[in-house]
Amino acid sequence: MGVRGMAETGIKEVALRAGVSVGTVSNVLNRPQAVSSQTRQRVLDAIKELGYVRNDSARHLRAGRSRTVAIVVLDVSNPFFTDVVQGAEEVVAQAGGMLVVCNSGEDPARERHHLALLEEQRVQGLLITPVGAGHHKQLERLIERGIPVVLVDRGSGQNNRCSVAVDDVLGGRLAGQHLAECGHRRIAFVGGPFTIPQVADRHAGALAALAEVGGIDLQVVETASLSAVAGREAAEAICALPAAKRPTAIFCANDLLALGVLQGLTTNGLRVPHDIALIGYDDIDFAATAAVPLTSVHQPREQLGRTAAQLLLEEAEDAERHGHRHVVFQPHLVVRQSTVAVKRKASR
Amino acid sequence: MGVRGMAETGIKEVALRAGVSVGTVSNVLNRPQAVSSQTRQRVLDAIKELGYVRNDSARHLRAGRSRTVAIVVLDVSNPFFTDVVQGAEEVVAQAGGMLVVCNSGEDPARERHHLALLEEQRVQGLLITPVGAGHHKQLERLIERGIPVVLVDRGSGQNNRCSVAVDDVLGGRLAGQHLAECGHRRIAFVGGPFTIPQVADRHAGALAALAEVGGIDLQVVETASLSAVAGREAAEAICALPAAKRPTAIFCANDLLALGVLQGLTTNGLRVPHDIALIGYDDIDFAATAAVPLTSVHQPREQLGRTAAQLLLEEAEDAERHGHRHVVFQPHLVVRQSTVAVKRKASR
DNA sequence: AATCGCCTGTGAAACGTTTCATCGCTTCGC
DNA sequence: GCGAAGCGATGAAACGTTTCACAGGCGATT
Repeated sequence: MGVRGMAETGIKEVALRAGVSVGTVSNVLNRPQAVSSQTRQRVLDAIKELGYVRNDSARHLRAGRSRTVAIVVLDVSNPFFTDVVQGAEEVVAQAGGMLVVCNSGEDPARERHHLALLEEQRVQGLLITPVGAGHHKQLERLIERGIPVVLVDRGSGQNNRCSVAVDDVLGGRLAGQHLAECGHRRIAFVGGPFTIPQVADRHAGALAALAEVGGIDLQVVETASLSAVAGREAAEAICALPAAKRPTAIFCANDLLALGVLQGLTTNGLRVPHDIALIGYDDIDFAATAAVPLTSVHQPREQLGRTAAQLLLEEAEDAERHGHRHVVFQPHLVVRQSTVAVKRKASR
Repeated sequence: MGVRGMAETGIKEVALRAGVSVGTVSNVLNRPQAVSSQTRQRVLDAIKELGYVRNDSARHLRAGRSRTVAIVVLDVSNPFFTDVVQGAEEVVAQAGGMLVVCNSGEDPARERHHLALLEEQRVQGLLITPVGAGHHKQLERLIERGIPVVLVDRGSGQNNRCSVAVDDVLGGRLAGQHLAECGHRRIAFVGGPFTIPQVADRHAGALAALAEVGGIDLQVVETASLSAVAGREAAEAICALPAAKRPTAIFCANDLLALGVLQGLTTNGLRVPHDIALIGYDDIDFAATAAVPLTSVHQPREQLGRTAAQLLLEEAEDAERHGHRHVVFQPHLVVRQSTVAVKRKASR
């Protein structure tokens, strides 16, 4: 029992036990209807008795194609990505496949390493939010090799792959409009680095919306990352401003940042939304459960993942008939108490 | 280019191009020192020119052993688990391997499905927080088959596998002691379902600590899950109590719950910690960034993952010499404002 | 009665590696 | 000048599947 080096019990042993050929065993596994119910039962019994488990490596070596799909995300700790993952997983699992999650942590080296291994594994396909702009050689190689790639949360002008994304300019615009409508005239944008397309787009959207209204000042507080810690630092900087120059509203490039800002403001005795209104982006679950529930721009995160996986599987199934598509979802605004104070228990 | 069905460029083509045998190419890849630097260079050139990428399936079929490690977690959305994953990934990546993350979502069926696929893949090893008690046949089978399994965040009496966990009874005790020392005499425990070992242990620990002090009432508010939503519901129930019966402190079985409770209390006009003190468990990052920073029982999450991965790799390297171990970490208390009000800007 | 087609089942080839016994050649020691 | 030893490279076997051309058996159609 459990002796090291013991021969794997393979299809061959099963065949021997059931008194059939290996081909028949394979048929039982892959096209059960092609074998008489009698022998089929005999084979199944043998499989159970021997505790046989199919060897995926051999199967895929022969088939030349795997049933696993990989998703490479920028940050597994960010609830935005975990939700995208859940959406993708749902679709892949339903198709009988397996989704493996890889974390690049925004580090190009780790991303390269993962991609190299995934290429060696000949994965069925790849969902990825690339660290950089996403034009690197490695991705091109995968595509040339015939491995479908879908860009997630990154628009793409390229025509050799699909992409799914959310309109970040529109999202920024929604946020800007909302703050303008609330009467704010001095607003800060907190986010960075601006090399991240999402950050730049959200800022551009807000800027455009405010320009249409006119007479509104949008100052930028650039951060080094999109984390809560960075948010707290930004809040400190803002609190240090003389009250007359201090913005009356803050638009954060994502919710982690907004949560940090919220804490920073509270620590410094500023109340949200009374003293400063605050709006985030992503509408992660923690936005709603924050002590001051956060107004945020909602992105269909699970759907992003689902759609990406669907496009991928479609291409994997039949690359000939598949036409590459670029799906862009619309975000929408979710208004909560961080921008609009509620009358406490007034209605009851 | 990119024509479907085109033959893979394999080790054979490389050998042809470099004018050597396949064995030599393999040697260049696996023991470079065993081949003259001259031929080695020729082979490497050929590899680059042809864009050759090793086929992992074939490699593992031959080797009988894979370089991927899998981790199956209960909930990828829970920051506790994402941190454990990061710790494990760090160790596995350093060893040149690859960590794949699978999500069971607390669903036994999904867990079974994942385990079945992982078994077919002959993964090098498995880190898992099982959905149930963790005695199922499937895990035993993997172990019999010679695949190392390490239980994560679940103690284990079994002697055929390693486990890493944190002492939940001690954690509960720390929380109970702290609240008692703060002078609370009417305390509520919010958590559930009690079939989850962690929940039961944390409650038991708190109970024991309070019994030692004596004269303290610990009522239980059982929840259906460990989510923020469940926490809000529990808070509603508590707020509905007459003030005289209402607890003056709440111990939540994890931070998600505590964040929900915090929001629920705030919504109902109760201030934390002035009206009710609140303590969570896990010390996830969001605990510190909540508007009222949460006192919480800290668990060494990344280290949990790192240690689990190390034990696994050790066993995978040399199963003979490996002795199974059960590592138990000690949690510690992190006191923040949710249990102890700070004098606002008093010291400056 | 010969032929055809269908249904089951067979056995060998192939997938791309790694490993290992072997071989030719050079160098060394005596 | 001859055997031993060492070095580099070779080629075939093996890993466990899937696939495919084919064979045998049998009932139905001419």
